[in-house]
Amino acid sequence: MSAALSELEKEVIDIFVRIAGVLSLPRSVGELYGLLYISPKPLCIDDCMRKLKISKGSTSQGLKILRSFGAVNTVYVPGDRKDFFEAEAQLRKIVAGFVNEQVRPHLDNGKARMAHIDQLIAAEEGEHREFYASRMERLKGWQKRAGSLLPFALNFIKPE
Amino acid sequence: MSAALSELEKEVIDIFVRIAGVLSLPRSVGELYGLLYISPKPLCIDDCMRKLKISKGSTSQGLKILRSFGAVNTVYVPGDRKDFFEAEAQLRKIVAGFVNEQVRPHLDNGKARMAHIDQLIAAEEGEHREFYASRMERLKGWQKRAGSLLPFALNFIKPE
DNA sequence: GCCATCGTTCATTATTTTTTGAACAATCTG
DNA sequence: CAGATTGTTCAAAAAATAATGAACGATGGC
Repeated sequence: MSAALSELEKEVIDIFVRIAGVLSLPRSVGELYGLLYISPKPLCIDDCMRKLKISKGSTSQGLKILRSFGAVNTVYVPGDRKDFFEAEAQLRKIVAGFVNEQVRPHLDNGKARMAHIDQLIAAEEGEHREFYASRMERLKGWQKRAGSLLPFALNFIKPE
Repeated sequence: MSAALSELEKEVIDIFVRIAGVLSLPRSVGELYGLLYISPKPLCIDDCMRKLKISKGSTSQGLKILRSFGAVNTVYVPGDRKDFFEAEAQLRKIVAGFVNEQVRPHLDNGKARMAHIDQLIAAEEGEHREFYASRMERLKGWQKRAGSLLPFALNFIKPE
């Protein structure tokens, strides 16, 4: 039950560790999700710790992060005091949660920042003002496209 | 000429530093691109060093990374031995370069890994084989969608 | 060919990020 | 309520990542 990781588990976990890297999430978060993703039944914190050989702190913290964007759900197991966890398998939910929690704040911040830059350029006196303005226009174009790509991508990932 | 950064420069650089963070690139790489992006004329390594107050090593290394996916181009300046650099402003080129250099390798690796997992599951004897297989199917579905989203996104960013 | 200038490399140093584990708070059990 | 059991928090340690700068090689001018 609390044996070492099987070859299969190791490989699956490895995939999610890489994905975590891309998303700038700690390695342990990827490990936890991978373990739960391939687990036929919900696991408790202690199971995770033992199988992944990571500390209780990392486990608790990692599961907290995963819950924060809905990648992991808690499961009630009758007759057990412990919390049990299982991986959310609906990609759409996870992506939506991740975007809302970790991406949107940045995008919003970016917009405010752009507005400030516009002001700076308006106040600019030097010979390069036109150039600056054109660069900013271009930057706004980028932002706009990225922004409109996002909802599209979300829609692309159809409700499973 | 080698004065401190203007408010405008600082703000623009800040934007690209954030973007660098999202892409898991070093801060200095974001700084360099931002500086060049808002610079009306090409800059040499020494200009970059002085304005950003970063070391020669970081500057050289950072520009190398930026060139590797076409975010920065070298410019020939007659009568000067130094190399000069300017930001590539065509988003399409940069994204394409970045995807080819930094993203594709991972995707390819992922595919190989999946194939290996399929083998492991085929060899599986235990009662959970069906479950494992269904999880892998789901994972492949994700991979496929992500894969088909990519070319679409590239196309979405039209040739400026 | 020799000296000066320029860019790169890479071992070391600094910084940032992640993990650890012990202390704590909360909750159940009898 | 006392004693366990469970999960969380957070200061300290460890690990990973990035920056530095001196040494080096390459190139051009004289």
